[in-house]
Amino acid sequence: MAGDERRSQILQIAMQLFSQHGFRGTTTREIAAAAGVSEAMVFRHFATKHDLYAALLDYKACNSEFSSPRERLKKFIAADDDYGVFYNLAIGALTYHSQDQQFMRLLMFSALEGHELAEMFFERFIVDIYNFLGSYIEKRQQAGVFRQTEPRLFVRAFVGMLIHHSLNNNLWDRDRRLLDVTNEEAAKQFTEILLRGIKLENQEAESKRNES
Amino acid sequence: MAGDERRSQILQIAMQLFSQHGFRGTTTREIAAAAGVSEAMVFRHFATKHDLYAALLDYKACNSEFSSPRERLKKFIAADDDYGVFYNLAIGALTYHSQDQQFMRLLMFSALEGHELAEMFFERFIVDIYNFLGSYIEKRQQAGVFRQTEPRLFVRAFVGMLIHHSLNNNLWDRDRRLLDVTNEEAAKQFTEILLRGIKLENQEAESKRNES
DNA sequence: GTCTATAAATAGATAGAC
DNA sequence: GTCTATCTATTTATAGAC
Repeated sequence: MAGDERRSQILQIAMQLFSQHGFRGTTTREIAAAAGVSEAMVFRHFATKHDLYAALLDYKACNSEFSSPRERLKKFIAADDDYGVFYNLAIGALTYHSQDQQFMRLLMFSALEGHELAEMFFERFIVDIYNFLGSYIEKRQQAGVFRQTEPRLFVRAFVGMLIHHSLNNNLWDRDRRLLDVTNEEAAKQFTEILLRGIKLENQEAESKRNES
Repeated sequence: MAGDERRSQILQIAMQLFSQHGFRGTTTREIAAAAGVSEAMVFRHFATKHDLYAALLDYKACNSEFSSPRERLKKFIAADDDYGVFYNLAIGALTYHSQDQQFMRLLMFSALEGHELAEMFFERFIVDIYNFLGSYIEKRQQAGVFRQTEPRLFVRAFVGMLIHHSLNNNLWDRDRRLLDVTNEEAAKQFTEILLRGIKLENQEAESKRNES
């Protein structure tokens, strides 16, 4: 097998094992065995176990289909389409989590074990989501549509529903004993809850309009 | 030091290290060193490393101040005090998570590493919460106060806000860069969002009453 | 590019003296 | 109850032949 080919094969295998057992819980021996090569081959491509892990995190961080939802939501934001913004954020996240369950485990392990992926991911995606979703909410508050409360608390609430739902589906409740719904249904209901939860009620909105 | 005393001292130290680095990431040597004794002492009290971990999980599961909120919420449930039910669930959970951050890490590691604590905890607490909160919601739906949707989706949404908020505060965003609010404020706002989100609006409730 | 063999360090666990 | 010393298996990593 050619060098690059083997390298990426080892990377794939390592990805699977690391995501399953964490860094400390995975041995280079297991990786080599699973890849069908000797340990020497693994160390030929990656000088140390840590280098292999770093390469893997880097790969995931770059090639991950989990891109910032900023672009995808642009048109809904421009149109002040509240449902569009939150529903599409939700369905995008839930779908991605379902498709790449490895990534979530990798990220959780990484966060617990204190590796850099967690921080990198946090910087690149989470901070961004809080920023742009937070400012959308702020805009809608100024338009008198959403209630006046720390916008980031609304973001926290919504992201919480999404992450926790995926964490349940992919980690604790894989057989869906607690709750068994499609991602579409979950996204729809979570969006519904959030929007009803943060919108001014009709009377409130009216009296607010009368004030000004 | 007396036998029992030493035993529980080792247990405490082990708790801290396991919660920080997981099972695989903690060595018996480190535990012994941190406890100020030889490894032989550790193995005198706990036959194997796994036994030590099991003892620790058992201890946490039994002596944990994280009790089922069922009792605590009884009176609010009986009084149909929606705000009381959800706010007190929230503040109880958030407070506990803040006080015992070890436990959350231990639980996350345990879930990822596939140890039994995760499952035990799941069985004893989570299933219970879904059951009793789910049936309260169902009761309130029948009373025409909450919207008709899978009650457990509402539970998922609310528990999601709580867990995710604590996970942020204790794991990813310890310096509160994304969001810095007190537990009381968070509990209040999450409750507000959920209740506004799942209650029938006034008009809806009225037309519903007219139907019957 | 790939392997076998092996080095060097570290892991979990035990023996036996005090 | 505690320690030192030690055993055995495993782990990361390397050397060198093909």
